[in-house]
Amino acid sequence: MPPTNGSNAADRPTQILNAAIACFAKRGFHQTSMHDISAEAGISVGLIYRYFANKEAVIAALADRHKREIQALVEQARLAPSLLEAMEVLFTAHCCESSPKVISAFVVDLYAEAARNSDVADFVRDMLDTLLTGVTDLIARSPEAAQMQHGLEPREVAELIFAVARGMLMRDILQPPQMTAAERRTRQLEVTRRLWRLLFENANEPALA
Amino acid sequence: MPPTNGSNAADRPTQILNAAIACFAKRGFHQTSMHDISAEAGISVGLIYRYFANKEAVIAALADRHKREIQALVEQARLAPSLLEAMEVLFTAHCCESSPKVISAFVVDLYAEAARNSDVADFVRDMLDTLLTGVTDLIARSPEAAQMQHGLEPREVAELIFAVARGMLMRDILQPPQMTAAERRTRQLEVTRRLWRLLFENANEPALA
Amino acid sequence: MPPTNGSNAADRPTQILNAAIACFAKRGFHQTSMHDISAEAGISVGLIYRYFANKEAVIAALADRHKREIQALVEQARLAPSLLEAMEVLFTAHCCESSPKVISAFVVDLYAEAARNSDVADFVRDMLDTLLTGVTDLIARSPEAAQMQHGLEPREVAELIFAVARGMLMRDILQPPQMTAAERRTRQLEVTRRLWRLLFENANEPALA
Amino acid sequence: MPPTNGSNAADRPTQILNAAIACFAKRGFHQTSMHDISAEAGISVGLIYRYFANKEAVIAALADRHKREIQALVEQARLAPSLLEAMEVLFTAHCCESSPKVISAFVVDLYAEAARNSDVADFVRDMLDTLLTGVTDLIARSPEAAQMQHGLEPREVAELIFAVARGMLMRDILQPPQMTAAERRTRQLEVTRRLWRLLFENANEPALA
DNA sequence: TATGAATGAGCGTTCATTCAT
DNA sequence: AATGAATGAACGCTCATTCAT
Repeated sequence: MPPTNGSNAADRPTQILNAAIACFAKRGFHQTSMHDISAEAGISVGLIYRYFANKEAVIAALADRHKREIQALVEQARLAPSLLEAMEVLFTAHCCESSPKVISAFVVDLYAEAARNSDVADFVRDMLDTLLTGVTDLIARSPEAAQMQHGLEPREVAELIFAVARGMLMRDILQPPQMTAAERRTRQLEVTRRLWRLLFENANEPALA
Repeated sequence: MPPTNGSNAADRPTQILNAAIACFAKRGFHQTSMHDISAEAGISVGLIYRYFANKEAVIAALADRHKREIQALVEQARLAPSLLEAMEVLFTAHCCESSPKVISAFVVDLYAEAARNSDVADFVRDMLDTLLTGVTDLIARSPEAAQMQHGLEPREVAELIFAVARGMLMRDILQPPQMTAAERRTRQLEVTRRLWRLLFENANEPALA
Repeated sequence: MPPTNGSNAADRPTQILNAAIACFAKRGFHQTSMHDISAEAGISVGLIYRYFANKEAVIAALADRHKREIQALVEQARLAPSLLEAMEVLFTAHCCESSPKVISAFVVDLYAEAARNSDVADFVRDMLDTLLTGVTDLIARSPEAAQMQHGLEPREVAELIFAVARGMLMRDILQPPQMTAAERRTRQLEVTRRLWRLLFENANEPALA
Repeated sequence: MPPTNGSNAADRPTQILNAAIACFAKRGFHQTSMHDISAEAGISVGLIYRYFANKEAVIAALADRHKREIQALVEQARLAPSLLEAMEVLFTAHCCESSPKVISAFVVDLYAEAARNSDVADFVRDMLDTLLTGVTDLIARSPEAAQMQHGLEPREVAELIFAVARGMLMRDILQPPQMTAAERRTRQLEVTRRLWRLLFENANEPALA
């Protein structure tokens, strides 16, 4: 009686998407064959086509799911008790072991794909806009924002935060594979706090000194 | 008197690499066929194999060249009259129209490749280390560093700068293709100055006010 | 009281064959998938296999039905008040709009299939023999035959008539699709009468002149 | 030193087309795989694609070649010393053993294809028009035409001749495979002469009687 | 040095057929 | 009687790589 098993035959599309993201993370979109996905999922190739029109549709579905996860992440961040904690939620989501989560390699592949395929570019741009808007709002409404002395608009701060996030996500890729998700998470938290201090605190510290 | 003409038949490897990076930027590593490269270079497929063992070797050679260009960029940045100008050199190198320079899509592809191929990962890590060390040194020796009040070590500042740089490089990919290199460069300069103010100036400005 | 309603669920085989011939006429045997047939019939794929062993069996059953229709056509022609009218019945049967009748594309496909499958060839040969014998008999017993001056045996005349019939059936395929069944029928009648004059009248006409 | 060997590597396109028509005649367009063709030609699959864009292009090239053979046949018929001999040339061309000639099964497949693909239909219609025009002209200029008493226009006679030709070509398919080309040719000549008598002589014979 | 014909494994995709329900 | 999920061999086609010239 496997209830929440992500690979359960009862939800083939999810099972296929989980297998697909595992393969894409390991080998990238274009080096992953439909056979790779079917083998990872433990099903036949033909079965994938019962649920997805073609390989592109698998990628699109995965991108859609990623977008929904991202939106959920923003909602979750909104509930955080402080802006710092909200940022920590957003910044460490991709430091995870398991498949149905945001994975660095997948996102970098998505950007690489966006460089040649304008449909993908539109999609990623839209996804990024959702994130930016969410975080801009988060900042604008936070008490810390009032104390910012660097003169940047909330949107500009959000852009800077996401530039760092993307940059760290790429950095993540270079970590030796034996590094655990926990270690990567720790590293990421350090960066977040460093950025935090820069954006929201350093104008105050002289006052305290 | 070596012929430095990039497209000269006398320097086949360079001619091939120029063709390759043009193709890779347009279509990515794995969607670019050896025929694509030979056609772009105006030579036959077989000739590529006289100079490069296989497709991977072409990518590796291109990565090597990229590394040398990056090193040259650091040297160039070192000669800049101020740290801000040095950063502007480093941050706008990828906003260029033509082939033998840093190209966003190529770099993102390189990171994507690093995610699956540990040789590539080692290479990119090494390249990044070169850059980081160069810039750390640049910061440590700059007069501005003495005035920094945010408590970050020069290496940490360098890491932050490159995180933003990588993040902006990914952002660059999403810009509509009709945006010119000049426009993208302007955008990039804005970010650099914003980051600059954050890292080196904002603690001072209240003092001046 | 057997339900003769062609599309009634109570007569699955007929329903399936009707769907099949519609598909075959539209796309040909080998471009028609079992799914196409099941969709056209509004049933599931599996159900076809309850009534027919495989796709070939569907074709064979359709060929059988076609043979029975052809035999009925010969019987009908036999009842015609004159030989000319009998010929007109035989020659215009394939100029029809709807499914369960003689369809040009299906017959040409059947001959094409006969070229590679000797079972099909035997079947078609047998079907043709039935037709030829029937028409030979028709001619031999007609009053017009006595006046023929071209010296051909009734069987030879029948062969010639069917050669023209097959030839016109192929011609029919080339007609633009917007041509209606009625128009094609008119065209076919012209040919029939022309052939008629040639076979049975032209020796007489000078005498009448 | 194979000089005129139709399968010589020196003329790959011809070699491929010869292999293709052999396969198409044996199995039909849609049951013939590219592998079948490459095996028949004794080359690899990939090589076919050096000379033909895809399977359709192979069929199109074959159709084109067929059209040119047909045109040559009409020219050849024009040179025949009498109209009867011209008709014999036209009617017996498809009774041949070897590949690069008109083959009944191929033509019937072409018509079957024309039924679903309007490009093919246009092509076949054009080919038929060439033939009809050529033969109409042949008839109009022949001395026998003057004596025709059946009242048919040369174009109508030509249409009738080709209807019979197509009909006999379909008949040809049903002949047992052990029947030699020579036997089929003999059969075909009989039909031609029978038709000849009908069209051009029977008005005269009473006069001779 | 340079060509491009040739190979064949592997890709994305389809579909006849089976079978648990 | 009826469904449609599931299989997997086979299709059309591509491309990295080799090699005779």
